[in-house]
Amino acid sequence: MFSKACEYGIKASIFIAINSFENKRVSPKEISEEIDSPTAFTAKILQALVRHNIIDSVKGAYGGFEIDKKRISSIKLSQIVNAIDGDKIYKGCGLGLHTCGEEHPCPVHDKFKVVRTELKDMLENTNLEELALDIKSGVAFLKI
Amino acid sequence: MFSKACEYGIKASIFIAINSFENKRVSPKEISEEIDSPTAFTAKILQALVRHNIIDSVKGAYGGFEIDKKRISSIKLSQIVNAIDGDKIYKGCGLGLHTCGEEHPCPVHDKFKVVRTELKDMLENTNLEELALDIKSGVAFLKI
DNA sequence: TTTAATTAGGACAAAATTATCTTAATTAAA
DNA sequence: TTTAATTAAGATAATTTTGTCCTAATTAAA
Ligand code: SF4
Ligand code: SF4
Repeated sequence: MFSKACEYGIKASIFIAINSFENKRVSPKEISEEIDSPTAFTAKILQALVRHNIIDSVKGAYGGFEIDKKRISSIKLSQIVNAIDGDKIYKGCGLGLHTCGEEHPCPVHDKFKVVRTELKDMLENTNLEELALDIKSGVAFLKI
Repeated sequence: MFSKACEYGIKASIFIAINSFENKRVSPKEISEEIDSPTAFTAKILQALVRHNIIDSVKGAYGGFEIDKKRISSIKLSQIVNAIDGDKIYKGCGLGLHTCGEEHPCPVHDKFKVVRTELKDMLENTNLEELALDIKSGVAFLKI
């Protein structure tokens, strides 16, 4: 469904959000330990998220990754997915015809677009805050 | 969403079904031309579909790939997907935790399972016959 | 039975994704 | 200003996926 990079990106963002609520910055090492991902690879993904203005980085002593508290509730899952996997999950799908769409559909188009639309809506209507709260409350987990 | 191999497998199965309705066997070359896929790679996928008893192969002169006409309407999209991509699309999903499920969900589980279930139901309720008919009637396309 | 046609299978190659390592650039604190 | 801490970036490697090629096995027809 999503690439590994995207999975790590989502989990990392959630962990950063949790810590940002407590005014703490976190390092790639802490993040990768918490979300059970390879550290250096995770660091690359964090760079991409910074470039896409989803998270912020502060270099130097006492630096790390953070998200402005006020923005956490406005960051949608779709932004993270889009930053890392691009828009193929919304556009190219099903049988991956080069030219697809209503006028030139592949055989599964009608059935597929229902699912795709639901996925899109879900990603666009889920924000980082609610995901972070589920972790804090112990309702959901980031690893194992 | 699906692997390339799976996309090719679905399209190939549809093309074989169309021809089987007319009692024609088709070769990997014809198939790959019709679905715009690499021939040798497609041949590998056809082998896998044969091993999974989704399509049949006949060697020698006038041989090729076919599907028993009577079975076409009973072959579900889910069988093809499962034969090539396995069950990860139903089981592992979302954030890909090693141990997932209701008792140990990842943060997106509740939202994700709705989409996943819908995808599963769609795949299990779509059969090769209806897809083949859409191609024959010119409503849908296999390439470009 | 021989032959030609055809799928099956294995070895190999290319490309994409995932992962690691080293060094550079930056920055806050001392 | 110097230093230590930290992210950024680039080079490289491992793995997986995708794709190619050659030969073997099978089989129907001649
Ligand atoms: S025709 Fe529809 S289902 Fe098929 S690849 Fe295009 S957008 Fe996806
Ligand atoms: S917890 Fe649910 S959504 Fe998350 S990986 Fe497991 S099955 Fe998928």
